[in-house]
Amino acid sequence: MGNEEVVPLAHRVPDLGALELLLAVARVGSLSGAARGLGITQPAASSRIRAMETRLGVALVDRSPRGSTLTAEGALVTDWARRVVEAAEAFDVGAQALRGRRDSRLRVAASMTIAEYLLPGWLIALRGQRPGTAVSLHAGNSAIVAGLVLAHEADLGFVEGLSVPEGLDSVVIAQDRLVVAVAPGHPWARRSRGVEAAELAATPLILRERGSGTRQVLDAALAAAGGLAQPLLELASTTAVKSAALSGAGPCVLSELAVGDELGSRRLVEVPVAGTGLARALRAVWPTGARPAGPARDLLSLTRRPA
Amino acid sequence: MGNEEVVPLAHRVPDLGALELLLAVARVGSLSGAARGLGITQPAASSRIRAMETRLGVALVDRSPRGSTLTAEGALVTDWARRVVEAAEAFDVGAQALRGRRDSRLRVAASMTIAEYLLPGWLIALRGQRPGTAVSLHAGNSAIVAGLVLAHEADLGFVEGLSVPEGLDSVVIAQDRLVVAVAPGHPWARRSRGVEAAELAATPLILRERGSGTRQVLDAALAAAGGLAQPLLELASTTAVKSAALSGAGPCVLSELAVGDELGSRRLVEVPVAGTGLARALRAVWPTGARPAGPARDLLSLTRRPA
DNA sequence: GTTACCCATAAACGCAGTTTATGCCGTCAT
DNA sequence: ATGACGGCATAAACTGCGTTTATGGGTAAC
Repeated sequence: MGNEEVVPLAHRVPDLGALELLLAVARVGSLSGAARGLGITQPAASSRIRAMETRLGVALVDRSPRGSTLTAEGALVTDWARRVVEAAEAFDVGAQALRGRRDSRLRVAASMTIAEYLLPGWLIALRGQRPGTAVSLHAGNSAIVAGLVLAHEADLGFVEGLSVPEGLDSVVIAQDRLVVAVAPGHPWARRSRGVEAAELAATPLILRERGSGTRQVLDAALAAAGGLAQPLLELASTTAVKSAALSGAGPCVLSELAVGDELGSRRLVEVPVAGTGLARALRAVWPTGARPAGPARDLLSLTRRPA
Repeated sequence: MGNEEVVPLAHRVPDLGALELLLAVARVGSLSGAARGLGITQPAASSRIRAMETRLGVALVDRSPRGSTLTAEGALVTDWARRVVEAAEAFDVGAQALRGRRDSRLRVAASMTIAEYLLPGWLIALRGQRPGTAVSLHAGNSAIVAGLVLAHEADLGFVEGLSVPEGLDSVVIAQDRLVVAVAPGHPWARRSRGVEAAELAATPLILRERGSGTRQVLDAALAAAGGLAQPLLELASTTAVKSAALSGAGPCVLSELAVGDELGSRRLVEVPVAGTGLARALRAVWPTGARPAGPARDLLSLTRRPA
């Protein structure tokens, strides 16, 4: 009973190479053309697509002597595949930035939430505009980011929180919001009117550890409502908090960036909070006076969403 | 010059099995425990994680005699990995539903946009609640969905569009919105005030083919503004429209569900449209009088977002 | 009819990941 | 202290999957 994952996901889903190949076939319109584009031979492509079709039990491409086009099901599958490949691209640029050496052209420091959920997308977009730019990434809390930027060991920093560290200029690039979320079975999930700030403050919650940006904002917001109760769990990562909440341990408080997917699929339910604001600004920061230039400026302009 | 993808993505990103393993290590707290959970041996897990670390050039886990915990970088990488795995899960449930046979317990018919972007998430959530439910999926335009539902060949249908087909009851499950989007280099990208309906109507656009739900809504919305100009391109799939717009061919009009990622990463820019509404309702439909019951009811309740 | 493009199939090859079999190192209980 | 336990690393042999090479059949255009 429970989660006996009989056959792992990796055996039911084609590997990334096959998904990439499918996208290439969709784009190019032929197996052999797609194979050329990926640097493999035509029989290899043929065999991979065929293996994929038998594994899924669905015909994906209509083969003809003058090319291959997607079937209706193939088009659907291709779009799902595209989402996997895009997530893999985000993984790639993130990991590459993480590994980046000291001599990288653009050194970025970012808070955990921003590094996890926003930066990969920005870096993909940046790569689209300036393909040559090598990026390195250092992730840490606001104090660490501020230190790296002040010491000129990072060209641009991204922080979340209420105040801007001393000695830094900043611009608000987005508004983030903390959300209270519970598993669907939790009593709060049925309360359409949500909870009052005072009740939230009095309830043991699943939280990030003291010192995290998330925790600071929550402390400040609930100070007027009597201050935070003893936490139910204090965990070191966003992920740990999320899985504790998913398993029904209790209400958690996380950035809406972190729980967006879970809310969308209804694995977690947002609980509205009345009586206090849980918004916080996401800011780009740089040493006072030293306006970002070059690649840092390019990245900055990418991050500024239209109002 | 251009897109010489020297080394394909699949060689720079660990395969799904490795990513799943990393998630298991994060969850369980030890390599051998994770290995047990996935049905492989401990040396295999050790070797895979190590290979991943050397490939990424980053230490992911701190090994100790009493278990393994993620490093700070490892936590970041794990979260990126989670997004890939979740996309793969969506692929899996989608593909599985697509293959579903006639005797499946729950037969769903959905329009393309809903099947592509929303249904996988719902099915994952449904699997969480009712793990045993086998789902089959048929994707097509509104008329096809209506036909399947009326003929009782589908237990539940999902359509987008302005009107509800005859003989069906419906409930609005979400609001969708068509957005006009251009590549960042396009002149419209800099117009913060957007375009008037009349100008949009007079401009050749990249569109889905006539008969698609997207096209119908656009036709209706711009009828008052003089009707649609001759399209710049008429393409058969959402994907094709998107890539044409991405390559700078011109403005496209698509569901916000379809271009959400591109807008987020700024690879496409939304152009506001004044003077007309491009909203459309997404509806669940069933034969008049025959309220959904059983699994269909479960799925329906999952899709209804809180107001 | 010839050329050019496309896809399918068969056989041999090579490598990546796996298992089996050990050994070392801490921790905890006795 | 000491022995049992759990966890990780390493080495060697094995297995299978994806690959290339080689070949054949089919259709459209010139």
